[in-house]
Amino acid sequence: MEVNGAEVNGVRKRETYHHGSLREELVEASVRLIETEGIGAVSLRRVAREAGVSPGAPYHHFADRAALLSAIAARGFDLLTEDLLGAVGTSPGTSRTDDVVRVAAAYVAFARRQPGHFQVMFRPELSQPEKHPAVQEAGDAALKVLTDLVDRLGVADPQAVGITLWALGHGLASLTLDGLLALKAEAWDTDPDDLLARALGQIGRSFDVGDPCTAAP
Amino acid sequence: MEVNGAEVNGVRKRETYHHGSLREELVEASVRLIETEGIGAVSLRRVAREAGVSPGAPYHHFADRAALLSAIAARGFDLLTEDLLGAVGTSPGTSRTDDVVRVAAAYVAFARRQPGHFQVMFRPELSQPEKHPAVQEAGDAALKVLTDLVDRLGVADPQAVGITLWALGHGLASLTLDGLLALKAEAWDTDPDDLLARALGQIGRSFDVGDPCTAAP
DNA sequence: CTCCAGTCTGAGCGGTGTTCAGATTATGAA
DNA sequence: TTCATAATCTGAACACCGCTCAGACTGGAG
Repeated sequence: MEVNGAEVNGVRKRETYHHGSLREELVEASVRLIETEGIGAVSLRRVAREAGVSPGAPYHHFADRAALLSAIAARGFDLLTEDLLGAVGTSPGTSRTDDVVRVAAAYVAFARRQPGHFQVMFRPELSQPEKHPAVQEAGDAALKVLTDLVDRLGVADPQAVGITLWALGHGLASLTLDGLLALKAEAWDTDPDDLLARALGQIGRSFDVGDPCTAAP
Repeated sequence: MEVNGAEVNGVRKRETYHHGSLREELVEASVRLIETEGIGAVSLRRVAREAGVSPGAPYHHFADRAALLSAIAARGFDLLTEDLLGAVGTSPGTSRTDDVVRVAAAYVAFARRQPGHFQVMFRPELSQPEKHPAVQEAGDAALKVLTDLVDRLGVADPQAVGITLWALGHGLASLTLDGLLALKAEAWDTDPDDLLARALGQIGRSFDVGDPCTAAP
């Protein structure tokens, strides 16, 4: 960023009255705050301070706090969709079930790489999707990558398998981000990344079912 | 409830100076508030008002807001453990994989029956488990039901399967509670409960793997 | 009965979301 | 170019929040 303004005595100062790109900077400052101090630290006043702007300024770009968080959530779903699309479709020689594992792994990897976005994406009480339909649309697009993949899998009940895959990726990502997986790995005296990899491998084997005994080796 | 005091003009009045069972009533009022107005409505002041007590009173029972939410989370894990234990072990004639489906179903059912508790249980930034180890212990006890079940399943990698089962139950519960499952069911023009049941059935079939071709019919 | 520890009150501090009148600046039409 | 209008930003204001604390109250041990 640094479009306009400089750090002076811990407070940002601007030369111009108008900020120039306040909307983007508010989003970036929020994501940064979530990652470093947790979502509780994200207040519009704090974010405004971070951007070197008065407490009322953000309200010209976001109707309220929920609108800011909604924007972050929607952007997060867009990024997730990109990642999921990148995971499927590549490596054309591999099987569909490998795609499933790659997609699940991409889901978890996204949560770890963009924790700031992820922590807001599945908090309806924060982002209020009923007031901000863009979040729902972006979320649907991400889910569509999963359902499309499952459709091509040729299973008996694509809807059920799609939901299952989603739940699996989401649950794994949540447990990872909440530190519960790392906690369990410590209790079991094993490496968290290894445990995660083994769980993902388990998913692949699980999704071979349907007609498991006729599957090619 | 109604141990002491009565609703007068929208505000609770007490006859005695001491409340009698303030701690319990604060917890119950909080859970009620989460279920009706969302977790954002739970402030110590509001909960105190709800119990007909001054703003400072709760601090004699809970060190801070996180301590109150921790108590709710810990209680929630206890209830979840009970439910999971009830799901496994019953119906002695059925198979282990049936147990898996029943446990996963119990997990989701718990989230739907106790949404107030569930919404707090997996929010480390709210309940601050590092400051309140009781939450972690209660959570470990719940997870142990899953890992014990998986151990008796005789799979190759019990840890990975245990994590997978946890993630699946948790993901399914989260998506259900966030309304995303219902949303998807509407888009697919199907019944949410039916979709959930089908996904749970999918889980059962998935967990038959390990050596699926040698499994007894 | 006395005393004390635990409970509750109510004021107070700094921070928060949100609103609003007014100051400042960008934009585009004449 | 000029100039009106729209967009942006300021800073004060209100109500609410978490949390602290001195003091009022009371149940129960001795």
